Amino acid sequence: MLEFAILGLLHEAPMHGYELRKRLHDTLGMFRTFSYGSVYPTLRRLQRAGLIAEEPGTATDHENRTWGRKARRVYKLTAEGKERFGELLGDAGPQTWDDEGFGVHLAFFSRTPADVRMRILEGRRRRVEERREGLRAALARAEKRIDRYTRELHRLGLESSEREVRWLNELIAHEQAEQRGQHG
Amino acid sequence: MLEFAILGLLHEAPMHGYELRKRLHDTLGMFRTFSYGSVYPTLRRLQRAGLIAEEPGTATDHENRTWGRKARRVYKLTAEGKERFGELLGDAGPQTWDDEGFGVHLAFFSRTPADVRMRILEGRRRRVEERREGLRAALARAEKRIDRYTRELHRLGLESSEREVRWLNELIAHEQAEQRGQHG
DNA sequence: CACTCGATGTATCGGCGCGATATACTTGTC
DNA sequence: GACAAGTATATCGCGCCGATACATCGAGTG
Repeated sequence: MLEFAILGLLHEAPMHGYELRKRLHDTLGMFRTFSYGSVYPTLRRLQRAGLIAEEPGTATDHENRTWGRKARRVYKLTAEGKERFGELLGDAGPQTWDDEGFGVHLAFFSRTPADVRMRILEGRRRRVEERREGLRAALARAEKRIDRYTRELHRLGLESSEREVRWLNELIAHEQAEQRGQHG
Repeated sequence: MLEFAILGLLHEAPMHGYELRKRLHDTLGMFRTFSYGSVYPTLRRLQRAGLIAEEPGTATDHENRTWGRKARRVYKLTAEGKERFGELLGDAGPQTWDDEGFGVHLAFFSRTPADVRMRILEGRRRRVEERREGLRAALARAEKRIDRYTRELHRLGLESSEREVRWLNELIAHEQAEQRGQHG
């Protein structure tokens, strides 16, 4: 997932780890936030895999100066990296439906093909509906057997699931309207 | 976190890994679900640490029969394990405020001391309020600069934060009423 | 002018939890 | 009598986290 996010951000502009993490933090912000302990190792991994490459210093003196012994490492996408990002954009598998994955994918939704967007939104809706039904069942079944606090938590979860389903329905309706608009 | 959950379930009754995972799945269910790949290694870890111990077969033939070559391994809490669970119940640190930790703690809230309950609920509220303000700021700041889909996601997150804060306020009020009731 | 504090910046380490996978027996069903 | 689904334990690689270390820069304070 972090791979996808980094590739997506580097697709816009070359960047170094610290800035990458900052952007991650306030774009995806509040939904999924990655730590430095994830970002730097992932950058190394992506570099080893040939998806990104370290850029030599082309910036101004100020931008490019060394920091003590450790230089700023600016990365850019390679051709393979762009290809990989394209593949990931086209993916609508189960990992795009869960809480962590969905938010990240949504952040790059405007670059996602319309049909893939639909499949992701519908998959997510199915997923949240399952959760909702599970919670409904738990609340109905339990009633007294279960701890007051757990029941409260289930109630909150149920309401939030219902809300998200409505929210997804609106998004899906909007997508459909847009598609009709393009075809008509 | 899994440590806490396992200790809590074993506090009620001795159990084997498979059942532990199943209970985890439908008690915490839909909020936090742990995989077998987490449960079994954690059981080993807890056993090595002396917090739980394998029970010799005291059950009926049916309950205690071997399965192929692998016997069912039933675990129970040791004295240290009970002590450890008590410590964890008394903890109201930051890890009890985040999404993963909060749900698990709430599942054992009826065994949590009233003052600790209050600190956890208030900590959680602070946490969610921060998230809420962050999202409000992002929505106000962005307006047009930001992607439509990201903005929608932020909107959903904002609503859900607002709901949870209200939910927490109700729980907190209820706690306070209970405390007044006991002291009056 | 010196001091300190917070932001900028890279990096590693131990450890938790996940998903995939292997193995094998039991029970229910057509 | 075959076949699926449920019960049960276990391991492996790996993604990501939190803590920690180190070093510099800019701004504000005394």
